[in-house]
Amino acid sequence: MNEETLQQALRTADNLCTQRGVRFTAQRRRVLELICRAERPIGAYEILDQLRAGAKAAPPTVYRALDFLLEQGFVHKLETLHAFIGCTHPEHPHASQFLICSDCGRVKELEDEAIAGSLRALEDANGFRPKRPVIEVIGTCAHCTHRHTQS
Amino acid sequence: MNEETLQQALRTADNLCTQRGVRFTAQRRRVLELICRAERPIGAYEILDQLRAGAKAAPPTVYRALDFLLEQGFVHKLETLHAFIGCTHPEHPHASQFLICSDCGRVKELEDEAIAGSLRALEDANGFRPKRPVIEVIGTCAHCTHRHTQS
DNA sequence: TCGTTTTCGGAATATTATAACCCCTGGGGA
DNA sequence: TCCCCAGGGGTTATAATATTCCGAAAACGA
Repeated sequence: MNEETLQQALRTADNLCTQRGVRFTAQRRRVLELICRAERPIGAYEILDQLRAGAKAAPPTVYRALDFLLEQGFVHKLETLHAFIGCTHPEHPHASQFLICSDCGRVKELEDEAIAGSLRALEDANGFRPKRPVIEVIGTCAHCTHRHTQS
Repeated sequence: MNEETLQQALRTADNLCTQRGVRFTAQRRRVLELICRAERPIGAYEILDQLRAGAKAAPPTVYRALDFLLEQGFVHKLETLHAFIGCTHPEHPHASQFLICSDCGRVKELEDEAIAGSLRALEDANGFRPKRPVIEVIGTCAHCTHRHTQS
């Protein structure tokens, strides 16, 4: 994420927090910034290490900020990686799908209506009330597949 | 899983191992049995505790058996729970979806063609080569929803 | 300003997973 | 027969991820 996009993301988060009556504290802002600056999903302890460069910090510091950011929908947790990424459209709640490249480590966040629809149908057929869908596909991205073919 | 189903599952696993030229050792059999006997997903350390009731055991013992059972497709790992369940149809490879009830803890394994299809479409559109899809929905099952409505 | 709630610091500990090393056993070939 | 060697497994230690708990400080609301 480039500098401009980052600043935009932080402003958006700030505005949403104001709207929602919750506090976008310096700590939370710093953690969101670290996650957004990372090109790839970043682990809680990596965030911790970076926080420690500036001040003292312990695991709960990071996990508290992460809990907040997850609740507000500013970041997503990738369960298969135990890592976090910034959300690409935090304005509205949504169920995303993630394509995770195990080669380069990059992740693509998607919001596909067909998948959301068939998932809804499946849930309805089973009388199941969804709270949190987790859809992550581990594989190889187009770029890495192409790279392998060439060499 | 009742006793008969359990025995059937163990026989199936045994046969598949013979077909595939891999060894269904006593250790692996025991771990599969413990997983199948559990009504709910069971964690690696719960399995370990149960193994310890009969003999000495350490984490690698369990994780080695789990790795084998996962490779052979005899069990599934639920990433959101860090826990394992027996596969309901280990004969053929497949991508399943899991409906996880956060109330009673039970899990339903499904193989829905519509979801598999839209996921494939999504992957194709992005030039992504899937290796392992993870689809887990956390929510409330029909039974628990009904129970809440009554009381 | 006072009292309440939320946030934060920090130590300790829980939970999940892997690394590294060694030994044993069973099967194949010289 | 002997040797080797590959897979399986025992054991200790440690890594990686996450939470609990206590108490102080800061922010908010009346």
